[in-house]
Amino acid sequence: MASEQHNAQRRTPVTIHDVARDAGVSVGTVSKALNDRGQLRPDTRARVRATAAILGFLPNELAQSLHRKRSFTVGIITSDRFGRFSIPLLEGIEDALDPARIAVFLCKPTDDLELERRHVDSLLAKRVDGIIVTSRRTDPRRPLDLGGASLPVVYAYAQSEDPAAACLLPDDEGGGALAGAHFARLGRRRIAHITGPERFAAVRERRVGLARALADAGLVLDDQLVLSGSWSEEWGREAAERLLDIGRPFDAIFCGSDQIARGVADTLRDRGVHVPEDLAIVGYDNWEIVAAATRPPLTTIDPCLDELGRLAATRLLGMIDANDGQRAAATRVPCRLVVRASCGGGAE
Amino acid sequence: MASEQHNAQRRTPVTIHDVARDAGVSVGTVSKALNDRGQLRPDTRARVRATAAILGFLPNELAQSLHRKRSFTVGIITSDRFGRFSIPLLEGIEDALDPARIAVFLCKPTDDLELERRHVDSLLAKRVDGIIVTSRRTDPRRPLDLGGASLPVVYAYAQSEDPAAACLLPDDEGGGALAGAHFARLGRRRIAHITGPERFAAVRERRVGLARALADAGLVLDDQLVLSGSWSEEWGREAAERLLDIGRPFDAIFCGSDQIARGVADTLRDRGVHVPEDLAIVGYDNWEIVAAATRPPLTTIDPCLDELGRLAATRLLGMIDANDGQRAAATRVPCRLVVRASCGGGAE
DNA sequence: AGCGCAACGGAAAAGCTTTTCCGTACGAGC
DNA sequence: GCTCGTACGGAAAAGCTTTTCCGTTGCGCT
Repeated sequence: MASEQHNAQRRTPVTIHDVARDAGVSVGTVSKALNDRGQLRPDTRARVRATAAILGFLPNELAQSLHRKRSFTVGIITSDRFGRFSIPLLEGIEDALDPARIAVFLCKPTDDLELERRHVDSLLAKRVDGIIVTSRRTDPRRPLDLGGASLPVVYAYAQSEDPAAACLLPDDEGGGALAGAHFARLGRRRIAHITGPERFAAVRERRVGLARALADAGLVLDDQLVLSGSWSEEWGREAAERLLDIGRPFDAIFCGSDQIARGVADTLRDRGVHVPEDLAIVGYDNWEIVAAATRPPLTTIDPCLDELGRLAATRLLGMIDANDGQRAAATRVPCRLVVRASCGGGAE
Repeated sequence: MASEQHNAQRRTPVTIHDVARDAGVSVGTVSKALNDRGQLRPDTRARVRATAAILGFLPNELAQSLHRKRSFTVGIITSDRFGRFSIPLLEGIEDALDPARIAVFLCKPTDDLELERRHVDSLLAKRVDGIIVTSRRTDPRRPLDLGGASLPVVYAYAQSEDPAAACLLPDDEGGGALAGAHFARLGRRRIAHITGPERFAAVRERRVGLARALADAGLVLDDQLVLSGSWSEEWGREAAERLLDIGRPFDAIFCGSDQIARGVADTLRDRGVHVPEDLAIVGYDNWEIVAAATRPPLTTIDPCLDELGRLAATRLLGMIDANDGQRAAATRVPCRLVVRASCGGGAE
């Protein structure tokens, strides 16, 4: 007698047939009642609904999707490990997808193309309605190999070598310009730039933007004051030392990341240089946890990755609904200047 | 004539029927050929396989799942925003699920119970095989409301009020003990503790562990040297100041997070206190990017969240396969001491 | 040459929902 | 009172795969 409840057998979910039986109608009628279609007497509709509620009926979306030829799911593939960039991106994506009642398959990050291929196959087999590709670098990558299938694909914080692909990218040049203009506005004249590896497109673009904004203000970017290294705090410290030691005057530093800026700020502090009085600093990323904890808190460029994610998802939804091919183009999402204390003059 | 290719019509995926037609066999035969079942002549099998490959046939998993009553997907629900903790957890989970060919539905984080309910319904409707609940706090939370359904659920870095639930938690007490033992081994006698808000279970447990390890070494934890505050770098700086000012001697500080430790280290540096010579520091979290950039790099406790994620996923797989109810219990996953430079004596 | 068995492959049902197409029954109008 | 129209709800097909159950073919043996 104990054996019945001993094995907490998993209950099989209630189906539309169960509801039909209990409500004394046919399954078709249940479907109509629940989906507000067909011609049903109000009381029939109500009765069916009540029965469904009592039974806790949840339509099997597998069956629904099979029928509708639309799964209401999308896949996210990332060619790099989860990280600081993926998070706000993911948030933005989910933000836009949630109201559309679309669920997200997350694929384990990999930059192995063979593995990526397998992930794509797996998503295809699940009949996702679309795929979002994200990365940690904005440099062009090989287009996603759909292996003959045709399906909307959006690259978010990633770029495909295929010029016709839908890509959403942060406006790195604009970000650089934002920093340059901010310095100029505050009366800084000689701007240094400590940034990441030259091979990153973002590094080159931000520098271009910075130079452009300075030029617009009648200033020039001194190549001697541009130092490319890695993305680390360590590099920020080292580069700051170097900058101080070459003895060329400068009154502001634009940093390629908040981490670099953090390193820079620490070194300046050690060396008795006052920020922002002697030197203004602008960081990049608006990585709250770093930017806010730095002394002084960092004025920085926010690439608005959450917004980028939202836009990417919205774009994907558009492509799914339109059922048209990838009429597309790369789009740059504007950055935002976040003013804290590291440049002084918070008042815009 | 242009209109045919004008609208890049989405191709409808190739089905098993297409393969059957092209291979000149029935759909049943195709299924058998592809799945290695039934009695088929080797050449038939090969021919079908070749046809399938040419056509790029990918079985519709929706239909498969419908039939098998098993979707090979699991849902992840998190009651807190994506963050530093979710990332390694997710990595671990995917690590364990990927080889089992199980895909993950990621739900937008929320701590709104009503919204959570909706997410669960959505997962249930998708007939996920199980659910993993994660959080950012290890304090007990209300059990996930499955609304009558029965389905394996595992709590990872989260705890259910239901004592029978399967919970995987970091061994915070053990983590505290690890720090205490490390200090004792290095000959430190008077240990301070700067930690997060008292209301966190983790804070209380780590403290207990610390005290226990000290007691084991014949030392006592001086309550005057225990400071609870927030999890921020700012608090680390402030608490370090206070500690230095009260004038009670101490030769080591156990910090509740690497961020706190970072703040502490910065303040000590400002005040001319040498680490590790004058004072040893142990952090918590092994948040690489912070711990490694601190001067000196932080010796810290790694809660091994990736391992925890792996274990959680493995546990869930077990529950799914076993088809038994939640025969479960809370499990503590051991932490790991990561030695860098902030305590000196790297040699174990 | 005929019988039986093994090997092979086809037909059909099941899994669950939606939707189209019909049939029935009722009310209204003549 | 009869017919037509409409409102309601049922039956069945479609969507795609797997699996069970059978039927057929061909071979070997006598």
